[in-house]
Amino acid sequence: MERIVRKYRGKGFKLTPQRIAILKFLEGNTSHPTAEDIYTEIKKRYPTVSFATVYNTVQVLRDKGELLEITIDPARKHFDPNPAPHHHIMCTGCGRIGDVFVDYSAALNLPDEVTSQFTTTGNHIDFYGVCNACRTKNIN
Amino acid sequence: MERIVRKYRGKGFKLTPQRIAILKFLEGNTSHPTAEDIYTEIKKRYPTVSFATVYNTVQVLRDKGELLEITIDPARKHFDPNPAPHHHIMCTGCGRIGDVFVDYSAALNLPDEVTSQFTTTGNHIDFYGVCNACRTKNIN
DNA sequence: TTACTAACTTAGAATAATTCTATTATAGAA
DNA sequence: TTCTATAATAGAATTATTCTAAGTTAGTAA
Ligand SMILES: [Mn+2]
Ligand SMILES: [Mn+2]
Ligand SMILES: [Zn+2]
Ligand SMILES: [Zn+2]
Repeated sequence: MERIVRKYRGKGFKLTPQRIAILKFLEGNTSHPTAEDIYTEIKKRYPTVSFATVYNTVQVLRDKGELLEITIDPARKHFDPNPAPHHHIMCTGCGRIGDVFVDYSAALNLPDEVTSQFTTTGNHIDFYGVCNACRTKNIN
Repeated sequence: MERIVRKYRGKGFKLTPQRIAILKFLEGNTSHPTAEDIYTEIKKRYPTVSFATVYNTVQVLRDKGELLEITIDPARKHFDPNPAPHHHIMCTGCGRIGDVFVDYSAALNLPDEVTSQFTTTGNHIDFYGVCNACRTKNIN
């Protein structure tokens, strides 16, 4: 089949129909879905799919570095099929999560009291804000 | 009694013994405890204290702007009695969370494709790293 | 002081996200 | 085609957090 199958074939990763459906759903998806979002979508074509399959698949993808786990939402995890380092902005009204493709690393110098305690390996910025739809709604 | 009681008296906030114990535990605490950490500590003096009291109290403090909820750890929430804007660094080995008291806001300019979609209200940076204790341990 | 009551505490149930387990099925290799 | 390691599934288990209903109390005001 298509690109996705080519991309994952022969990587010690069995390409089952459920996995292909999950990979297709995630491919290029910038909505930062939750496990339930993925489950609900895959269930349309595979009505017997289980949450375990969703969680197992995202875990494998995470271990392969193909997917990131986003912690910006205190209520649940969101997943991001774009493993390139980037940041996020969440609407405090509706929870929508947008991408911020800027590398701020050069500006994020840590003070000595931190560098003396930690060897830094990465960073991720959570921005908070209000999306246009929610702002419009609140102008009652 | 002491500072804490003075600070919270007469703010539409009943000062029960359990709450005073929680406030005392949190006062100046930079360990970013979880609800369970707080519960375990308070239980020493109040063996019948419940998780509901811990969660209710941190929720009230959060609503009053006296406490922050930290999302850096995907497994559970951590609480921070320092409501001043600051950032965090978590050790990927042991989970220890340290403070980063630097305001990077001036450097965190967002691109137009984001500002056209969101009105930004805040930011929080998660730094990741390895603490000295864990680094030493890994030099086997 | 005393009495009152809104606010609080508690045990335990409920909910919700995530993980685990045992069984059955199958992708991919030989 | 056969084989087997790996995966899918249903459902139970676990864990974090919230809710509920009943009893208690801090703080107010007479
Ligand atoms: Mn993203
Ligand atoms: Mn802090
Ligand atoms: Zn919104
Ligand atoms: Zn550590």
